[in-house]
Amino acid sequence: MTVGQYEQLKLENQFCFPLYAASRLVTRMYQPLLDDLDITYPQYLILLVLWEQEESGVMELGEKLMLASNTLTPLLKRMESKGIVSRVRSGADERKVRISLTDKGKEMEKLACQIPEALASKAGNRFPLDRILKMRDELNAFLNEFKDT
Amino acid sequence: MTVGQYEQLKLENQFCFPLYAASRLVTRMYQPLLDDLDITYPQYLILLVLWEQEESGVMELGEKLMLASNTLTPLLKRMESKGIVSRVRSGADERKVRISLTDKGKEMEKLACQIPEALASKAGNRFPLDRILKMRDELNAFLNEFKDT
DNA sequence: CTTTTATATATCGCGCACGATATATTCGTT
DNA sequence: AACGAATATATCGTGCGCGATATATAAAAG
Repeated sequence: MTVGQYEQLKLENQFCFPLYAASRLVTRMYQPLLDDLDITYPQYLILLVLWEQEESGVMELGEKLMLASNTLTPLLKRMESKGIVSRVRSGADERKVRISLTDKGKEMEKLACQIPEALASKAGNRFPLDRILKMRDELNAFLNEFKDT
Repeated sequence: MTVGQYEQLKLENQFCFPLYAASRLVTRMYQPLLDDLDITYPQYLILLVLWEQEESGVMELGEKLMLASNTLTPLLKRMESKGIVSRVRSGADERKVRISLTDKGKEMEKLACQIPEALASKAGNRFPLDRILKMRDELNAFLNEFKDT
């Protein structure tokens, strides 16, 4: 059974919409937990990277999070003004800015490590975790295929 | 094999990040096609609803797109100023605003009905369509489970 | 050594998202 | 009829995302 051209324009037949809505929904699920840390969701993503590797350039962050300097620079400046990260021009190459965690930023990992569990238990009661993990893997595969486009 | 608390904070182990990144990526894939219609991606979503049902209140749009009036009102005003939709206070209930398509808005469906195919062919060469559809269904199931939270 | 070219970050403007709140209208109760 | 609660939309402020562009430094070419 084929689907007509106009049928394909129905909201429920789109891939884009559930992706968009689910992304916003999940961000909202994180919000109360991130409020305790006084950070936003994109700021949390930055921290996830820096907790793994302690220091990074702006572009390197951008590659991992698929964000460009026009988003990252203001974001990182807000985090700097909160005392979470430091931004220092590299001595070796004055074009680069080294982003690293302050002590406060490092400390926050201890609080944050409860977040994944809190969410998993909140969500896992209503939607099986294995299906979440399967979606995650499929989305990562999708990203890998199209990230350079 | 269990995953430690800090392991769970790795970017690649998150569900939230690929969702967030894929949503932005797909929006970017739509962009050049939507540019031809001179609309943004959220504006396209509004049109998807109105092409299905011709008229709607703001709240009804909000339920379908999971957006509130603080996002929709400015969005709809921008679409009104472009001549795509009309916004009229309901006579029966002066609180309500009836959103409907202008002739221009209706015409745009004919151009838009090529968009799903264009994307499917662009994406389908690199990522099997059945896996996209499976993700779509899973995301919709996820949304249904959590949309009221 | 100078001129081009590339690289890294920053700036600007606009359109979302969304929490908090305001305004206007209708409904329900007394 | 009067008034408090509920409903529908709008307003405001902040923080993203991102296209376009600017600035500054470094590398490459001549």
